[in-house]
Formats: sequence, structure tokens, C-alpha cells
Amino acid sequence: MITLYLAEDQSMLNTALSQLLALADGLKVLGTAVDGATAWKQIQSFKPEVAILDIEMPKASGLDIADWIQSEHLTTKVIILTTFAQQAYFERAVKAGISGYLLKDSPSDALIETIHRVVQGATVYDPELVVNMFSANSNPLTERELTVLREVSQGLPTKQISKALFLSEGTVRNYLSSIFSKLGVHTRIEAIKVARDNKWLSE
Amino acid sequence: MITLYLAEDQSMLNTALSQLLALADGLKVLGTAVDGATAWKQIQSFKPEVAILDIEMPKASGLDIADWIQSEHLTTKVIILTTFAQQAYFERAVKAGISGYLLKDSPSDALIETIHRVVQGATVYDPELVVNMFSANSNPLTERELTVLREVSQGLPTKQISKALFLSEGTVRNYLSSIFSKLGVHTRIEAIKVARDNKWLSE
DNA sequence: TAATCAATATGACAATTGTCATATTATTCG
DNA sequence: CGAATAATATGACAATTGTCATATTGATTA
Repeated sequence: MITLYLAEDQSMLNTALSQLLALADGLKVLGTAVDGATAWKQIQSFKPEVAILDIEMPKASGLDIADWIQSEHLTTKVIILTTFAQQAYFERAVKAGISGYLLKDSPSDALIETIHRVVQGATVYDPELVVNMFSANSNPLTERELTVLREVSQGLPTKQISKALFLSEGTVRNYLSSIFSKLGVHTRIEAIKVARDNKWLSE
Repeated sequence: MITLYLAEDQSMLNTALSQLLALADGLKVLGTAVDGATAWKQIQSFKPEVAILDIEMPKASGLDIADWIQSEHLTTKVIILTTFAQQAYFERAVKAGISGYLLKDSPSDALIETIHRVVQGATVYDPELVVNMFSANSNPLTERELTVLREVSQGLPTKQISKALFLSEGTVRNYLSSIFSKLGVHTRIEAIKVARDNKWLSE
């Protein structure tokens, strides 16, 4: 009997999956949570063989939990179950030593199969991620440029930004100009869009 | 036996739910799809009693399908199953005469219950939606202003927008000025932010 | 019917934004 | 070490953006 823990903040998916996993042969769901904090507490006390973790959850993300599991040397294996094939997430997950990375774009049977393979010691990455790895657009902006762009994305005009960051207005405009040329655009709004689409801005 | 059709583009949820519904007493899943076009074709030929539709799907949205079901006078009842409590979606759904509107933030049992109630003739709206209705800040922008703001939010400069919408550049700037004063801001980026925060821009 | 509002337009002016050339100082990397 | 890069600054100019006043036309509405 493989023991499982499921952390997924979308209730519909959480309940549907946990019922399905509970019905599957050889699997036992020790518990589920819809937020990261609860999940981490229960994983520590239940010590499941496998934890299936969503990334974006309230309180703590699945990646945070994966980090903690690693640093606390728990034997629980982690399968990340998430919506998007974002390189940054994937990288962090690999560094956290996760055993599986699956997209919600896969059928639920794939999850069950992944659970079994992971328990047998395999590491299972969704193929889409690996393809992405080679085409990943890495962020060409410097730290400072990013800082400026973050302010811009809040709608602040040059003057306010220069005050907030203790820069001259000219410098702010220079940074923007440099950002634009790196991103191949000509306006603030476009730059924000590109950066957002590439998830370089977080918030 | 209640016959069902399920359209949901996230495979994990689609397969999990369809298996679960198939196992439930008194329910029979005639088919499922991960895109709107396929769903609409199959709904027309299978004529299920209830169609469970996600909103955001490739090809056609669940709301499109709800509209078509209404205009073709199919007897299929529609339950919309979606992630966010967006007023605009909800309004359109109500106008399309849907029988149920459920958030993915509910457990899967709620879906099964909703199916039964809808078949008995009830109309079931997630309570959160109704609460939202009263606190919804209504959009002060005119149709045309919204159109302009949508272009702006894509990063297009005045000239392009005027071409795209067959307006003079001056008119575009006037609309923007009027938008700014209605929203109490002074730049395009801020206007976009306000509109996005209030979900007036969809996309 | 008169008033209001939406859609559209012009023109003019001020303010902001975007581009470029150029410069200094640290830091990093081969 | 020397070259490249990041962070910062100025100044100048062109382009775009934002504001205002004013006007016409057609709907809607009190």
C-alpha cells in the first residue's frame, strides 16, 4: 500500500483526485490540504511515501514544501502537479530534488502511473518541460532594470520612480530605453507585457 | 439515469471528474471534450440532459456553447464550472439561461448535487457570485472607451489604435483623457491597472 | 421637447516619454 | 592586467502623450 498526501488548492480537483486515488488499487490517501501550511504540518506528522503538491497555493507553495522536505531529510518523495510549463518553477523543483513533475494537462491516469514509478525509484518529468528547457527565454534584463520595470508596471511616472529609487529622471529613462532595446519594443506598456508574459515580473 | 456531457480543457480535472461522475449512482457520462468546438458538436448529437461546461477553453468557450444551446432550443441544461467569480462571465451566463453556475473552488460532491438539483428544475448559483453582485463596482466606461483601452492594454501606440479602430488620433487621445478622468488616473498604465483590477478588460 | 450622453472631430499647448551620445566608477571575468 | 558590464549621470532633441476648449450628430430620456 503506497501512502499519499495531496496538496491542491482548487477544491474541485482536490476532492476529485483524492476520491479517485482512494479508489485506486494499492494507494492510500493519508490526507489532503488546500493550503501549503496545513500540508507541510501534516506531511511531517503523517510521513507519506509520496506527496503530490500543487505549486501555487495560499500560505506556502508546493516548491517551498519540497525545499523543506529536502532540508529536513524526510523520505517522502515529491511529485509536483502544476498548470504551466514554466521554466523557473521547473528549475527550482529540480534543485529541490523532486521525483516527479507533472502538468495538469495530463490525464489523471498519468498521475497514478507516475506515483508507481516514483515509488520504484524513477524520476519522472513531463516531456513538455524538457522540450521547453532548450527554448527557454532567459531574462536579459539586469537587476536594476527589473527594479525599474517593476515600478513602471505599477503605473508610476518617471518622476516618482526616480524618487522612489533615488535615481535621476534621466537615468530612469535610460534604463527604460535599454529595457526597450533588449526586449525589442518601444513603449512601457509593451515592455510590461513582454516581461509579464515571460513571468519576469512576478506579481 | 441522468445523461451528462463534460467539457473541460484541463485534462487532469476532465479525466478525474469524468471517472468520478461515471462511478456515481444514476449518472452516465456520454462523452467529454477538452475544447469547445468538439464539445458543441457532440452535445448536438448526443443530446445529454446536462452539459457541464468550463468557460475558458480553446476553440469556443462554455458561454458560447450555452448561447448556442439556447438559440437552437436544445433541452440540454447547462452547468457552468469555472475558476473565478467574475461578474461579467456570470452575467453573460445568466443571460444565456444556464441552470447552474459553480466555482471550481467547490468540492466535487457539490457538482454531483448540483446536477441532481438542476435536473429537478432548480437553478443553482454559487453563493459567492450573488454576494459579488452587490459589491461589484460597475464599470463607468463606455463601450467605445473600453474598446480603446483594450487596444492600449495590448501596448499599441495612439497611431496604431486610430488605424485599427478607424478613428482620428485626436479622438483616441480624447477617449483616453476621458477614461483617465473617470478612473482618476493620469497615465495609460494606471488606467490599465485599474481596469484589470476590476476585471473590466477580460483577456 | 429640451437636456443629456455617446461617438466623433479639430486645434493648440504642456508634459512626459523615448533616443542618443557621452562619461565616470566599480566589478567581474577571461 | 585589460576588456566587458552594470550602475549611474548629463544634455539635447524628437516623438508621443495628456489636457482643454469647442463642435456636430444621433439616441435616449426625463
